[in-house]
Amino acid sequence: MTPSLFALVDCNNFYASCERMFRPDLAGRPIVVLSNNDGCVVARSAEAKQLGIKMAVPVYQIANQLRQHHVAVFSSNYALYADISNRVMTTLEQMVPKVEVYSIDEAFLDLSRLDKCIDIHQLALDIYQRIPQWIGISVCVGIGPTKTLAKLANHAAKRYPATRGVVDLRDRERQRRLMALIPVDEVWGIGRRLTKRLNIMGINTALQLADAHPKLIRDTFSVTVERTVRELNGIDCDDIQEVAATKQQIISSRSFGSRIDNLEAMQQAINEYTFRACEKLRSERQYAKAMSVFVRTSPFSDATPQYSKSLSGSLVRPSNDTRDFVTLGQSLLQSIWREGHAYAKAGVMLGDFFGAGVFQLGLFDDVTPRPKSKELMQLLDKVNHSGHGKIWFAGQGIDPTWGMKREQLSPRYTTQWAQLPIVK
DNA sequence: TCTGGGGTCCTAGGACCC
DNA sequence: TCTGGGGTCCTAGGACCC
Repeated sequence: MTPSLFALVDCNNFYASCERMFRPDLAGRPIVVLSNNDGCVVARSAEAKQLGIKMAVPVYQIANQLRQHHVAVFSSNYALYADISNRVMTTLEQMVPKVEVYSIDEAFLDLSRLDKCIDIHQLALDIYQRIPQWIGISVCVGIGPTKTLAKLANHAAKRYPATRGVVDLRDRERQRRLMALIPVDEVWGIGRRLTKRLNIMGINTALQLADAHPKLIRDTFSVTVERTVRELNGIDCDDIQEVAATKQQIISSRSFGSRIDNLEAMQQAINEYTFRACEKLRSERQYAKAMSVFVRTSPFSDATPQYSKSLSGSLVRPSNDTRDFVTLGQSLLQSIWREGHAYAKAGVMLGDFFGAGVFQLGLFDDVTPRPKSKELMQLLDKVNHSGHGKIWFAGQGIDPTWGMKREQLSPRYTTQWAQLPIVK
């Protein structure tokens, strides 16, 4: 068996870099990009990081700092980021045969066997130079015998400028020297809670975790953490997934722009989320049988009583007709709705998926499919994607007050003709 | 006043069945 | 009367990722 070899290519400050691509006037100025509802910071340019602005900090807590340092603030513009991401991924796919798009701003490359015929280090340098040249976004490249080590290598490439954007961790001694320097919480798969518990056990660095006994780790934590230990030791537990796995659930949920306290508004919100979830379901060419609905108050307001409830239900047969899920969703909402709370967030989840034509009806199930369901849903999706107006259900409400805040949105430079940047 | 959204995987506990 | 143990399904929750 050929030993495996991976590279991780990760864009630098991706959302902030996308915003700056079209605003050369912002060169050198700190940039932050905000989450939905303009709630908290989800991306920072290098300058913003230097100001000490932390990831995920609520905006209102740093409002003064943003003003004082003249920080450029953007609402997140996913249409723009997705388009730039596609260009980066396409370029990588032209350079390497097997690419796994892991998230909007990073991809794993399968280099196994490739190292027999090409110079891996040169390939990494080519990627490092070509992506900024062609797309306008800078990247770092990490190389290692497992995904976890490639991640770690990438982390080092970002942290230490002397590496000039490429770190190659094929050598075991190099792996150990680096791991000794890296705190355990920087390891992929080790988050805040696990770090706390590992620290109590005296495990503080990546190397100490690598040297821990896998069996002990499994018994104390879980198989997931055990796998991480093995990966740190160069044992590959996670192959490249070139084709995105079929989704197992679809979630549509939002915090409200302002709190909801009446049933009618909540019914509209649930209908809206149901509508979006079904759109996604059809774009995945799937049919769902299960649905759950949840509502909750804000976990951050400790003065008022908290309420959080979810409930699942099931259709008799899988469907992707929005009307079926609107009916089910509303009845689930009825059961969990409690008057007298200031609701901050709600959502719907679809699950238990079937491909077209897979599901067998029970012998005595008496359900006639809706006539023309497919045609109607296709028409709905077509109109709504055409850019010429929208069709929606009356139950979604018109111009709801609880809708999302996006006050700092940049233009859709690359995906709407009317918003193309102008070169003077 | 103001704290994201969309995913995955794993585990524990209760109900129910044989 | 025998009240054990294993399997499955469901729900809820924890933890992680970007």
